[in-house]
Amino acid sequence: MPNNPHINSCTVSYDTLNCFNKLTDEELLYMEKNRLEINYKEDETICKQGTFASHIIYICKGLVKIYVEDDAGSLILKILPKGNLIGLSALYDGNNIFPYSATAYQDTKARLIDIHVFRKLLKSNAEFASEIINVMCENSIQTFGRFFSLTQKQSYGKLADIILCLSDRIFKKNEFDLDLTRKELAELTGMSTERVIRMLKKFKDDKLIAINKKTFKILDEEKLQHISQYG
Amino acid sequence: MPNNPHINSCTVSYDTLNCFNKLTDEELLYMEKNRLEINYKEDETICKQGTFASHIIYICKGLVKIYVEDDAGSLILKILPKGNLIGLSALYDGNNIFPYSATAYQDTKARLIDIHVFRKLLKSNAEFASEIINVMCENSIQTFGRFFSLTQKQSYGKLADIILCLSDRIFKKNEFDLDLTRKELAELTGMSTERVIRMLKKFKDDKLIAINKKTFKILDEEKLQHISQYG
DNA sequence: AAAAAAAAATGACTTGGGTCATGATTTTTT
DNA sequence: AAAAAATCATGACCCAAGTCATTTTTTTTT
Repeated sequence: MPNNPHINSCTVSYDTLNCFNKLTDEELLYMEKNRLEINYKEDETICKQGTFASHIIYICKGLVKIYVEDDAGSLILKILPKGNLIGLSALYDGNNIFPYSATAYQDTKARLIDIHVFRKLLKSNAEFASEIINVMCENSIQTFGRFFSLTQKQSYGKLADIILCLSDRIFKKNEFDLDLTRKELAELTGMSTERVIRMLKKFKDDKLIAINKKTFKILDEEKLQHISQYG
Repeated sequence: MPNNPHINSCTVSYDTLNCFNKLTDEELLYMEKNRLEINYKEDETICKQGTFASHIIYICKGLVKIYVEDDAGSLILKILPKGNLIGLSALYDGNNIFPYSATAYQDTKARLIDIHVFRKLLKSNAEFASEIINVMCENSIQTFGRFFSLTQKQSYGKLADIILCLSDRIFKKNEFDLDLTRKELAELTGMSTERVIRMLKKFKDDKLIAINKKTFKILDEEKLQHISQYG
């Protein structure tokens, strides 16, 4: 994985807005004319697994959870900050169905681009399509990382992983206000809430992190990296 | 997930050879001139995680295991029969590195397409790029399914899942010669070999499957489906 | 500011599935 | 066809992580 010494479950950093630079003025105008801008409140559903994907969704602001559900359980595939697209997986011909649900962790602003328009642009502008392929590559590599992390690492490794991910990729600081509950953090690591609480205490006792109310601070990034990799 | 009542870890069915129909004669010729045909023996490495991806690999014949490795362990991302492409994830600009390894489960014949040629075709032919996007969509949905299966289902569900996958998608019959060892089957389900052996016995005792040497036969597909979904 | 509700914490107990040891088969090598 | 090496199979034991019950703290509502 690029720039990363080991496999982790980080989200992507790429801002997909760049893709749209490849469109001609005419195409941009065409797209602009066929898009909506929508605001979602915290916990609101942005798209629902199994429903018809009428739009590709660009996240302008906020933080979104992408997950799949079934009788067997529920799995968070990724969390996406602004600059990402939701629904690319629904693009393929003959499908048009969201393979996952998305809900807003925070108040979120999104642009909805008509999927037919999007597909038309792909079919007419190879440069644009190439950029979307880039994005999809990054997405898939990121999914592999999270897949690996959740299936191969032990609990401490998974937790260290997600904390580093939040710090490095989502909030981009060592100290950040985590407005996720312990329960949400547990969901994100695929573990029970109690387990996460106990581990956070351990990390605190070991001076790897400091927690003050909702404020997380990473004290020993190196050690966390090590735990993420070997623990 | 299309045509599927519940999430599973099946491989894709799409034959990517279709993509190349979108190329002009000239482009096809250009590609043909820049490809190699290589045979791999069982267990041979086709590509290695972390190495430079000089080619996109089309599987003409055989069966391939795609996996990632790290200090923390090893994870099979997917198994690919003929008609699939290896290395699409390495396409994105600035990367060019295989994010996974591939080895042949059986003797395999592959066509290696120069990655620069491939990328050039993507940038010049939007129809072709669109088809590749289709393939990538299917791939990502399939990965989500396997991700879900391995993280959310219990052992019997995972095993039922993989047996159905082999039957429905790989061998396309109810009865097939499985030239995978119990150990490989265990790897594929992310469990210990002993666990798999015990579960197979249970499935046999319960008359869900019959095993004669290497020949597997599915006796009660419906029940297996049920176990895959709820078990 | 009091009451209600939600979230965080902690201890006790359970369990799914891994590990290890050993023996029986099957496959491969010589 | 005998020997060696894998693989398959089974029992005994263990442990990481889940579940459940209860208490404390924080947040939200009235």
